[in-house]
Amino acid sequence: MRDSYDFKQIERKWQERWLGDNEFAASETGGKPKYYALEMLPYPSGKLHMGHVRNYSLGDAVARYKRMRGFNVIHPIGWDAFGLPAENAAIKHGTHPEKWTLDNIANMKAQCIRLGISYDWNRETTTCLPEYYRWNQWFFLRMFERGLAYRKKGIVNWCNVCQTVLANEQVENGRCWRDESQVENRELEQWYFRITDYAEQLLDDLGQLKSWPEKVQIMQRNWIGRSEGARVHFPVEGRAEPIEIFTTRLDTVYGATFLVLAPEHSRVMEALSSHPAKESALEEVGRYRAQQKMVREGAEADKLGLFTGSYCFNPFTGERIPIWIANFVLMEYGTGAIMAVPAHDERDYEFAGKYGLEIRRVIEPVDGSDAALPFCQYGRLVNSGPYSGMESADALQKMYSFVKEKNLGEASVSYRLKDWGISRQRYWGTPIPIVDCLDCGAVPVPDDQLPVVLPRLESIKLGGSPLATTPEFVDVPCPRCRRPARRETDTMDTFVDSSWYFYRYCDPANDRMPFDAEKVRYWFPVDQYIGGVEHAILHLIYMRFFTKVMRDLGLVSWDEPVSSLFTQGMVTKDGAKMAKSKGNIVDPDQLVDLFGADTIRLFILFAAPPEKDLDWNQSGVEGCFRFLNRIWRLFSRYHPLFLRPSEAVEVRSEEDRKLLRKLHQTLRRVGNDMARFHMNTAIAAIMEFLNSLAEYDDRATEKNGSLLREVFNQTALILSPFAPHFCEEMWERLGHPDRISFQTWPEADPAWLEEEEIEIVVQVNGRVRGRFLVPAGIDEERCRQLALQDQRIQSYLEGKTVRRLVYVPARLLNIVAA
RNA sequence: GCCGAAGUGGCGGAACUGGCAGACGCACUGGACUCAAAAUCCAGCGGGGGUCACCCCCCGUGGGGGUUCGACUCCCCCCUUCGGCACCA
Repeated sequence: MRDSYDFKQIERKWQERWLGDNEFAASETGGKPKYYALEMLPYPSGKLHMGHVRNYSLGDAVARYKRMRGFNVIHPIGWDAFGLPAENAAIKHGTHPEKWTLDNIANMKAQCIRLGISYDWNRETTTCLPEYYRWNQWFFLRMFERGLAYRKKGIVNWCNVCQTVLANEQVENGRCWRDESQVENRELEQWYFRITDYAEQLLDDLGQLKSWPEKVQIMQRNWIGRSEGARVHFPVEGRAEPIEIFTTRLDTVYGATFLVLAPEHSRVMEALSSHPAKESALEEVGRYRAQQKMVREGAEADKLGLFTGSYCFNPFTGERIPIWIANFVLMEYGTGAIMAVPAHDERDYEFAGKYGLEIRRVIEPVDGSDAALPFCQYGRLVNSGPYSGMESADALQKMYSFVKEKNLGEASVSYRLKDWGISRQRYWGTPIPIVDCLDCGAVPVPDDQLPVVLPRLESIKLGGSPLATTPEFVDVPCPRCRRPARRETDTMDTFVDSSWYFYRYCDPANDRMPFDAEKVRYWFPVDQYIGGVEHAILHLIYMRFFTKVMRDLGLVSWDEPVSSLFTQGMVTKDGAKMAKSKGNIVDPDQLVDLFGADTIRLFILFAAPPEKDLDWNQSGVEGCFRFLNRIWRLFSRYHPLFLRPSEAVEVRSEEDRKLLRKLHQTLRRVGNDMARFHMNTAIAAIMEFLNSLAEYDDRATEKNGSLLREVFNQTALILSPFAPHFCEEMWERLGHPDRISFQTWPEADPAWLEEEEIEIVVQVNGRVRGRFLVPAGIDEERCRQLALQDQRIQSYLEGKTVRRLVYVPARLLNIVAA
């Protein structure tokens, strides 16, 4: 690595200039079109990891490229600064979460600067500061006023490691998304955001997200889980109130031979009242309830149930059917009660088989074939009274009408999506701005008393909500009646913070409102959002929800905040996710020390297409380092030649011509690749160009200073989004007084794109049999003559007659012969 | 089980709408420079074969079929890997 360019000195120099002159500060002025480049804000865990470096290198390449394309670019960054790790670190090491967090931020900010990312640091936002989180509280109050924030008691996901509740989106396969420990269920009173009110819009507006990855849209669609069906009343024997069930297969109702309640259903007690062994039955139901969600909701879980002793009536057949309780019916979905049609539902079939319940076929395949039970597809109805003979789709419509007419229920839609539980029983988060008063109930803290500031605790203990044991925080007068009351001691899920931070970037210092509507109107929507796909159904759905609420509050005028989303792949080492526990962490600081930021950025963009996983490979990094050094060496060697005042590019030799043509071809390729987000091939094209330059260096007898100057000007320009320090330095040494960061992206000159001679491939029956160098403007006729006269081609045609000729201009001629 | 993505040299990966498969980089091999090494530069580098110097032929993009003058690319079936969801009525 001897004789390398002095990246340390160069990178420091340009970082100081960019920062000192605040060169990337954005403002709403100027006639240029705006461009909002955004990367997911990091959690300040202490150090940047390679995933961050990849995220920001990508985002910065986009920001710098767009700036050069004439856009007024905003490229902000901030810190997702509330959260458990800070609190856990505080418990472990006795520091305060705030100190821990702010120290980490300082460190990571320095790392970002060392990477040369072109952020507008004036807009830096830190979510754990009262200036930010007061607006979380403000949004909460607005939602509370509209019934979109509410408190209810229910079964929640409890993580024992985190010592707090988790939202559904934060539980993956029954495990905590953070620490992968088993999640338990507990019954707790919690605050929720009524995201289900927006289920339909969240689904419909996916249609507006044309530049979002298909994959993310599908994940969100599945998560929302819309199903069309009907709610139908089943009259209960000896009771006035019917039980309401939800079904998507009303066409199978004639085969409903029993009804099943979820163990948590409100009618369980009533139904069991006629049970001969009521006590033991209740115990059994209690066991179902106590089953951990993970176990109970797993598809392989045993289906357990019991007959209540009560009966209801199938509203279509009038038949008396038994009411059961079973663990496989979930209270949270639909109405918590189902009609069981064992012949046409796998779960009901299994259950009926186990408990000896009647299985009655009411659907046949349309082709009349004899399908085995359970038959779960649509088909033709049989044994279904007046509906027999109809096909499912038809029968469904008629049955919906019947149900509606007879006041037995109605067509209805159910969603898998549940309300967003935002309460967290921890300290390091936004206090929920509610005071509980014995007389007034849950009273919102008035706007003019915001923020409810998180008290500074001297020591934090694990277990129990830390704020609950802090009397000076808890004991407050009721804002309404002034009598002694208790402050809410839960804090908000940190996903609340990240649901709107990118609005705050547009107006980070506003102390009257979360942001100024005009400023946001100028910058929004986010043009390009870049981050990991792991937030597909977490942050990326919450954020969409928040925007819709903000729209309904009259704060913004659009449905969706982000027009284009890009999800980058992971950075792995030897194929495995980098993790401290695996000891395979690659440290960005060390790499920057060794090779400089430009090399690291270049490699991380070059080594794999951005959407795919990238396996870290040190020799690859060295390759990129070599690439920059090769440019530098040639540049330094040629420097005396092009120091002369700017002069028109002269083309003096065939070598000159070749090089200039390659240059323009490269400009075109890099431009196209950037537009397609293919940074890896853009960089490959520049490397290829360097090879042409080396060839020129080798072959050209006379080196043309005016041409080489042009070559380095353009190379610096197109390489600058990837290796900005390096290119600023070259640009300055090329004699330009201004920054390369704000130059115009070069366009290829069409006159130089065309080759004078092209190679035409000649195939015989689809196999390549010859190549000919021909003048670029050649026509089919000339080409045909040339090919058919060729001895080799003739040898392949011997004894055959030419049947057909396929000619692709400037590419190939295929002779079909037999 | 359902949904989705992807399978190309020793490795990471190219090939925009069907038209020269393997760009670019890594690793490796040989050569130049050097007392030597490193660095650098030049050249080679899918497999097999041929009166393998020049040159030429055959096979080859997970497997099998198909469409087409022509398929990594389009269609059907299968295999493998990864990701998401998973008793949601």
